[in-house]
Amino acid sequence: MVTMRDVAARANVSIATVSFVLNGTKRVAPETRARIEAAIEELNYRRNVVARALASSRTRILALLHPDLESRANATVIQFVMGAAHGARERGYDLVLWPVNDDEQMSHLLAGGLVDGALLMEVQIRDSRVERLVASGIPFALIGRTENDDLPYVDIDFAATIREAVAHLRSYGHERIALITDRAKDGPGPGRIMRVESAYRDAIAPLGGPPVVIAVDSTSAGGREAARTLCEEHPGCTAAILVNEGASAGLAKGVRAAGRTVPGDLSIISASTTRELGEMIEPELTVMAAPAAELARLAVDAVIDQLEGVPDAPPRTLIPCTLVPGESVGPVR
Amino acid sequence: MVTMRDVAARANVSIATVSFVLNGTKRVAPETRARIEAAIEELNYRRNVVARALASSRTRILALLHPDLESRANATVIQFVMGAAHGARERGYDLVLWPVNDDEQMSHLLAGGLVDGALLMEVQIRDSRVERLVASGIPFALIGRTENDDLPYVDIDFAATIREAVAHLRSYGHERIALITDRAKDGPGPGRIMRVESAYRDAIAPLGGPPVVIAVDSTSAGGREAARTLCEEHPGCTAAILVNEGASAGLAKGVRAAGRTVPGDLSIISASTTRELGEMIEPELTVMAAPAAELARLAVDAVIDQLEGVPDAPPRTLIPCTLVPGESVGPVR
DNA sequence: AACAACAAGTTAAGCGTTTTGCCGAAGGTC
DNA sequence: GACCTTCGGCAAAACGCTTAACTTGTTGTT
Repeated sequence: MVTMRDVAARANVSIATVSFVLNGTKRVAPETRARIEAAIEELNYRRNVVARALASSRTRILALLHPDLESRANATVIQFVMGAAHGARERGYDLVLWPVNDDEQMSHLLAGGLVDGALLMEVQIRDSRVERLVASGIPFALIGRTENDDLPYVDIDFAATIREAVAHLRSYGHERIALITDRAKDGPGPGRIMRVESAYRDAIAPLGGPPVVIAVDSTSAGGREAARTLCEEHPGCTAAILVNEGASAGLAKGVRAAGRTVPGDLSIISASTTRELGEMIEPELTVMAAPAAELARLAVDAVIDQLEGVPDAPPRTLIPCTLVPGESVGPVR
Repeated sequence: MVTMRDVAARANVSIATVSFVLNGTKRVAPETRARIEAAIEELNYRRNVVARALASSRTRILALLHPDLESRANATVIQFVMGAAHGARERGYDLVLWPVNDDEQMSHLLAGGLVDGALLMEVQIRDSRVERLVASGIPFALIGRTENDDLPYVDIDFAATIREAVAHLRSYGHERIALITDRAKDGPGPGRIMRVESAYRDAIAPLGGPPVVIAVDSTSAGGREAARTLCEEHPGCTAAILVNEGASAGLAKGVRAAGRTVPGDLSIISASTTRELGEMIEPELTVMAAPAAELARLAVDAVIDQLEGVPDAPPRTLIPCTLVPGESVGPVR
């Protein structure tokens, strides 16, 4: 292995000078710099990131803390993960994946000193992991929000998203609009659901009708269940907004299985998902695409800004989903 | 930060002894051990992984090298990624995500000494990244195979998968079976496609009919294109095997758009994808689920076994997809 | 001419572990 | 009693880098 010592010897300088050139931390005479750069080139030297980390006590590694996503792995998740990896790399950081289900284990990992910062996914309103994270003293960003809005977070702007979905449906004449959410225990969690629900209630308030909220599992079966409930118990509804990625396909199927058509009898918007998902379904679903990659980058940037002491970096950001029209929204009959 | 020095002081031993207890590398008298363990507990000490890595020249970090997956992010990919993260964690390793599109950058990263081993995703038959990887001297496992079958790899057993798909269709009386593959440039690559095609030819040879192979983009549009081609140019085909996750939904839609029914006029099996995908589509697709998580674990284990010198670990493994019957396969009319 | 200020390097002390080699005491063997 | 092992433990040298403090010239100011 070629070390800084070798480079220094070849360029006839001390290793400190090599370090200064490499990091740009102190000025070095042009010709000396050139000699060093030549030596680096000739020896094909790369500085050892582990030694650097130990000496500078900065590993330049970020952790992505996430619950077990092996099972309910939706398309948004991978966009998020990849977005974070890219964002980190672009700023010279590495991203490690830390599946954690257990707070104790999480604290252990954080105490190991491997990472400089962390992103916490799938945050719940009350989340003991957040307390651990705060206690660890490591800079972080939350994906989603807790009770305490003062912590750095990024999140989907559900209020704006739902507002836009409702507006879109209203522009087609819909006035009885149902909301279908997630009831899964390990799902997006009560925090998100609460926010979505209250945004929904606010948005449909001007319409005067009673709110219709149906919570089902985030599966195809859940979607079909929602369809049944909707058709049988709320036949007056002419449109539905889904905030339940996994149930989207099931809803469309279930509605048709009940002898109704989409969008003839029921218009559907699936919020907080991907355009690809919309395309898969028959009819092609109108979708509000989740800004997963953008959120991930923002979160990464927020953490790195904290680490690098960027002054007043904006750590609290909300981004709405973007409407991708499909064929599942039509005029009310 | 509490270090080994603190623990040693408190337990009245040298730091070497603490290290021996922590790693179990040398015997230590029971009462000394107890004193040390007590001190660790009381001080809530965790050993610094960076210092450990530098001293032992083993970082216990694995890299997951993958091309840019931000765009075509399918469900299989995330299962793979999460499976790898879990597998690594269970053996005390960390997994870093390394999006690499450029060989040069990859070599740089590998030379940094951050990782002990690597997994390379989306391997092509001829893959310059593999050469770089071999040149780096770092233990690795490939996901997919190159020309050179001697390198450690894990892969889907396409031959067995296709055989089983054909057998399943034949059991329903089908004899004219088409294959729909991927033509995307950044897709699974010619290696995989070639293998799939030849497995297909072998499997349908006993049927006597001409092989029908259609390559389309891995998108809904691609699927519809395949449907058109199939209906117009190969009306004799009564069944199709897809090895193109993204096109699955489009195929089903396209077939119905052409006025034909699934499985009445055309039976469909989508191979190398997830059960969840099958559930989304109408009708519920019969699927051959890719063993993504298992493959990831195998790959991780293979690399770690190499690192830890496990004798004759089996580095070359193929696993077939498993059949998940849906409603898209029926008897031939 | 005296002194400050600065530029360009060097020296050396860490960073928190692992690991080799060494030492003294206790026990065994003849 | 002399000798050899084994056991339990310690001291200290790495590992490859960063960085504070220091040295030595050079330039500028008055």
